[in-house]
Amino acid sequence: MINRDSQQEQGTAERIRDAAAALFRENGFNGTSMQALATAVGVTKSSLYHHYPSKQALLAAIIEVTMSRVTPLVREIAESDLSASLRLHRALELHTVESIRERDHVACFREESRYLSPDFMATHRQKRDEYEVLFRQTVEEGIDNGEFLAQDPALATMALLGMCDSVIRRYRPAGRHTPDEIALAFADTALRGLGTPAAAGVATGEAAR
Amino acid sequence: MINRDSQQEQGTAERIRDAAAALFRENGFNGTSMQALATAVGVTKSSLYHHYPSKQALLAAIIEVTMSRVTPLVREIAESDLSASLRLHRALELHTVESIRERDHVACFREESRYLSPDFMATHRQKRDEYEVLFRQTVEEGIDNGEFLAQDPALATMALLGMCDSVIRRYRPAGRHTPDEIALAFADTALRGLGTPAAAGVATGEAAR
DNA sequence: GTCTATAGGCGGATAGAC
DNA sequence: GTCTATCCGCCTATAGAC
Repeated sequence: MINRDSQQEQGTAERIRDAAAALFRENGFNGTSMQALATAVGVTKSSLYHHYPSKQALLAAIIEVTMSRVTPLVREIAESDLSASLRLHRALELHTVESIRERDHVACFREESRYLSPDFMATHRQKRDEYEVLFRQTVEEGIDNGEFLAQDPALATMALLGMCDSVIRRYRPAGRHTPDEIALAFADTALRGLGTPAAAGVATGEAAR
Repeated sequence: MINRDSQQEQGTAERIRDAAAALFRENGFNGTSMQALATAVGVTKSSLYHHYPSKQALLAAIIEVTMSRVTPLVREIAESDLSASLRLHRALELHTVESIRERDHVACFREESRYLSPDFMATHRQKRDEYEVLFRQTVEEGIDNGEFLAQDPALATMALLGMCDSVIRRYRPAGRHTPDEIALAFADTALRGLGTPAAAGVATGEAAR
């Protein structure tokens, strides 16, 4: 689980994407100029346009790459044979830990995607909905089979994802907790938040380990 | 509690602020030009500079006005004599309902404040911390007196505020729920998320009414 | 695949008349 | 308090040499 061994030999397109993600997160999409990006990468502005046809396409690529990596991982959990509580707990834990570790890219997804032009936006919205429905379905299942309290599943899913997404801005590397600890605490809080009609300590992180 | 009767006779400075808040939320601070704002208000660019010395100062004013209105309301709840559970529940409910009703202004506070220049930012950070500490202290108190499970109060507060803040982007006026319903559901979820060592249904929204 | 040079427009902000 | 006119810099993007 070491962070990408192949970083030593990273293509220019990838280096541009990573630098752009960091700058977009830090200064916003509209607050980042192609000149500033070029300087950060160590090339000229023109070179950027050799790898990406436009600033918009670059943002779309950043979002697409991370979505394509994480969605299958969440899908595998969501479609496994575990209880809804356990699946949701693990999916939220994964979601949160990825949001911290890859927060530059995830910030582009959650905060900067709104600046995509209509054509890029259409594709993005579709993938985003595919991703979020994995969580919502699990919540619905848990409500239907009595693992969670009766409640609006859309509203509950919105609340839980919103909670976990907040780490993008609120997490500080200098803080007292590791990403894994934070993800566990958030997933525990989320599961408790859904409520368990049977008061047994079902599927808290501690019970699951 | 009707929404500002005096809206009929609103000064130009206020009209500029409201239009700017809406545009900043929709297109971002850096995605909104002073020309676009002037057009929206129905004046020329130059007139804007008669009321606000810079675009930065305008953003700072938008944030300041809403903060100054909501903070005392939360403070009153946080410093009341109720149990920590009830105080937190009511404070989160207020926070959430205001985030929905005044989402243009709150979005400027939560999402666009990062574009403030250092001097404006210093003031902003101070007021933001004063606001959030009201929630954190209540969480701490509830943990200390056994109303909530033992946990890191900073982390828990971050999670709950992050959850409630998500309505800024995820709330849709066309949805099935009123702002009050959403705020109640979120506050209930938040309180459950903190956990109650004594399993009694303490301070859920239903119990509190 | 990277560079220099430049197009062409829009950005925030100001001067000064009325 | 609102206007017209304007400054000047930076923006995305392109042309074309090496």
